Amino acid sequence: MQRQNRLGQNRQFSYVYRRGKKASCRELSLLYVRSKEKRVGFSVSKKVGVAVVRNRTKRRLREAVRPLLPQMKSGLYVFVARPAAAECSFQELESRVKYLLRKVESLRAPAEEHK
RNA sequence: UCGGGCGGCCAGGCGAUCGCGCAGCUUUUGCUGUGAGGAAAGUCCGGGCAUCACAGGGCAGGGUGCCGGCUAACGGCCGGUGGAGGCAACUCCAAGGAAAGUGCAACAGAAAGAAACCGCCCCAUGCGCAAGCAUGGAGUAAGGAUGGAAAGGCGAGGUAAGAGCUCACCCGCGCACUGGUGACAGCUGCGCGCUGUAAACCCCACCCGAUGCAAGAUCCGAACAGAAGCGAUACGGCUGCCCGUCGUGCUUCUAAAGAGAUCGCUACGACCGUAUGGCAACACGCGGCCAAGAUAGAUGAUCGUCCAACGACAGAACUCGGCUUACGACCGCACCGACAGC
RNA sequence: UGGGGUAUCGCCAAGCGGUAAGGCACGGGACUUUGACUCCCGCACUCGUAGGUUCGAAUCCUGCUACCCCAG
Repeated sequence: MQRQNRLGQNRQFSYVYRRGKKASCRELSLLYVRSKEKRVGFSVSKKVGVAVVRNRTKRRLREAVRPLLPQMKSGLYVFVARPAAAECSFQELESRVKYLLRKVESLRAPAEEHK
């Protein structure tokens, strides 16, 4: 994922936490704010597990979001992992991510997207 | 063969597609190289480095604690001494001082540093034919009961009964002697017989300035205004207190208070081989080989294949030496024990 | 990254070397026509865990584990 598509700075995260629309399932939460830019951030707290588990969860989330990036509407996204996410396989996470993106209605139909 | 003891090594490999951090080259798009650990962990010690303070001293405070060596240093390592465990190989040990002083030792028990409850023995008086009993006095630590611990152990002599009271042997402590750098060991001589606890206070010896890379340095931008008070005191630093010393004008109110960038940032210390010294830790010489450096934080996804196995424990954040803890598999030993065979 | 604290019954907790207080809750009984109140009785063999010191450890020492808090 390119740096321009990442969410940096704590203040950007706080902004999304304050203004964002929220969608949740058992493993993940998603916060979304409309914006000109398209940036994605990930938050995995210590409740999820030790450093190895947190890093793995974050990597899997990044990898799950990356192919969907062109189809997503521009805006600021924050994915928050909940403790159940540590047990998930990559495929499960991928389907959860898609589900949440549809829930906030930010995922365009793949047909609309033209490279 | 089984069970143990000690030591060592590895940390999934290869290929394909997509993707990430850093560096270089290109230039606007890619290419090449490279990219977590033995514990990166816990943060329990000790160095480096940085800032502040250096005129130090005293009292507090903290740490270490058998001896010798190694090390930049250590609470680490090596080799010994003593003790404990084990049939053994071997392993483990905060292992100075209880005769400087204070405290504590519940319950039990007569008594917990000095002791007479029962008992034993003697004397006197009374009763009784006697055996003996009662009362009083004196002696006694051999026996009883309690306890974690009861005043060195055991045997003999001795005695009214007893007692290191005396003697032999053993144990322990101190001094002298011998060996050893030393802890200590040895045996002889002399003297003595002292409860335990210092991971209770404490004493003795040695060591310790504070804070930590979010340390700290540089740059850009913004701001840099006003009022009052104090005046040789005030404030701040030197871990706490006292002395002392150093620095600065200081303090309060109102107003304004910000987001960054760069450096620090990783290659000069590990590792491998080898010569020399040393039992060893280690020292020293020569040769070789190593290049993560992010700043919401880089290693993943899918497939194939080897494989018993998705692989165990687990993710760098200034850095190094240790310690501790977590954990998968493998190998070696002219190391030990048991059983069987030759 | 650095620093500090806590862990004792189901819950809140006292205890600081000598047999683990107390309250709530819970169980049984009494009182009452019944319930509540009240009264009586009961309720901690590993004091988070593993070792050590001591005659004796929840307490002292050491190593772990979990949780909470503070600074930036």
